[in-house]
Order: sequence, then structure tokens, then C-alpha cells
Amino acid sequence: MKKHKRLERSFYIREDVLTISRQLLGKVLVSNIDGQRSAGIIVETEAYRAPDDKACHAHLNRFTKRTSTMFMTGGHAYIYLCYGIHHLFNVVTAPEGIAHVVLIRAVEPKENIKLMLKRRGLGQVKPQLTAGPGVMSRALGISKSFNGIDMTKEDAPIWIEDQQIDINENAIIRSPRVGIDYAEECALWDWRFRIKNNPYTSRAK
DNA sequence: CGAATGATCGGCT
DNA sequence: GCCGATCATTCGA
Repeated sequence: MKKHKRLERSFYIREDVLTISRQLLGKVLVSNIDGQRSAGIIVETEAYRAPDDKACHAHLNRFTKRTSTMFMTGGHAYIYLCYGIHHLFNVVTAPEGIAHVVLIRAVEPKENIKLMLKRRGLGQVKPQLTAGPGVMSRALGISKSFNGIDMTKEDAPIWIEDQQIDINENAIIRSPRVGIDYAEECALWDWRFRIKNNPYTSRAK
């Protein structure tokens, strides 16, 4: 089997966060936790961009202990607890000091599906295995204990690979982000990217 | 120190 | 379609 190399720093800092959100579709999110590898193809993302984006935790560059991760250089992982239950996984982009991140909302199971099913407590494969930011993290074993890790380091337990999976531009749907009605006019921005007709995308607004 | 608030999910009606 | 779970984080007193 061909050995795939994890994405390097340059991927995360060369382009704007919106471009990177689109480019991440078709890339492969891999975790190697407790000696067990599992992976999924990214099929849905959302961009969050300080300081102008009201939906971003770092709106107006608000700097707190939690948001400090978002200001790290591209390639780090920003993971936080949502609704007291779900660990949401984000990729930090842009150079240090700029809080731009991409929320990975859904993946298509690819590797070690058996382990994913076990982590989710499911008996058979169905979209709800990984279709949604909370359940996706759960399936891959991602938790906030990995917040702030540098995914470009060779020994990082979570990373993203380019496995040359081609996503046609026509197969990408842009639409408003989900669950951020409080963000007023920013809630209308088409900053959600997903692959058309893929059953493993999270449910619509 | 207390209270409010979610970038969600799954179960129930 | 609606609603409650559940807790880290944030902000104000």
C-alpha cells in the first residue's frame, strides 16, 4: 500500500481559510489513538474567521484561555466541548496570531470501521456513525484532551493526509453554516462546504 | 461565586 | 418537529 504523507505546514498557512475549507474536502482525517488507527474522508467543513465573524469564538480577536489555541499557527488542532457533551474538532489555519479555523463537520468512514462502530456503540454502518461534528469525533476517538496539538509533527496522534481523492468542483455545495442563528448577518454567509449527494454529511439546518 | 450559554445529538411525540 | 441532557467556559457581581 502506498504510504501517504500527512499534510505539511504550508498547506495550512498559504491559502485563505475559505479556500482551505474547500480543499479539505476529500482529504483524509486520521487518528492513531491507543495504538489503533482509524480514518475517514472529509465530506463537510465550515470556516470560522476572526475578527469579523460573529460566529467565531475569537470574534473581535477575543483572546481567552480557550480561544488561545485558535491563534496558533496553521496545522494545530482546536478541540472544544460543545453543549457539555460533544467534542468538536477544528483545524487551525493561517500564520500565528490570526484566528482562522475550519470545523470538520463530517467524514465518510474509511479505515477501521469496526473500531468506529465500537466507539459509537452501533451494531451496523449507517450515516449516523460519522455524519455530524460531535459523532464524527466520537467515532475517531477525538476528545478535547488533544486540543492544541501540532498535527504536522510526525508523532502527533491526529493528522490529515492527501490520498489523491479527487473532488470535482461541481460536486461541492456551498451553503450557510449550521446552528449559529445568534450570529446575525454572519449566519447567512455561505461558509459551509459539503460534497453533493454524500450520505455522510450532517443533517441540514 | 453564581448564572447563562452554546459551532449537537438522539429520543420521544 | 420538538426538547432535554450536560458541563466547560465566560462574564458580571
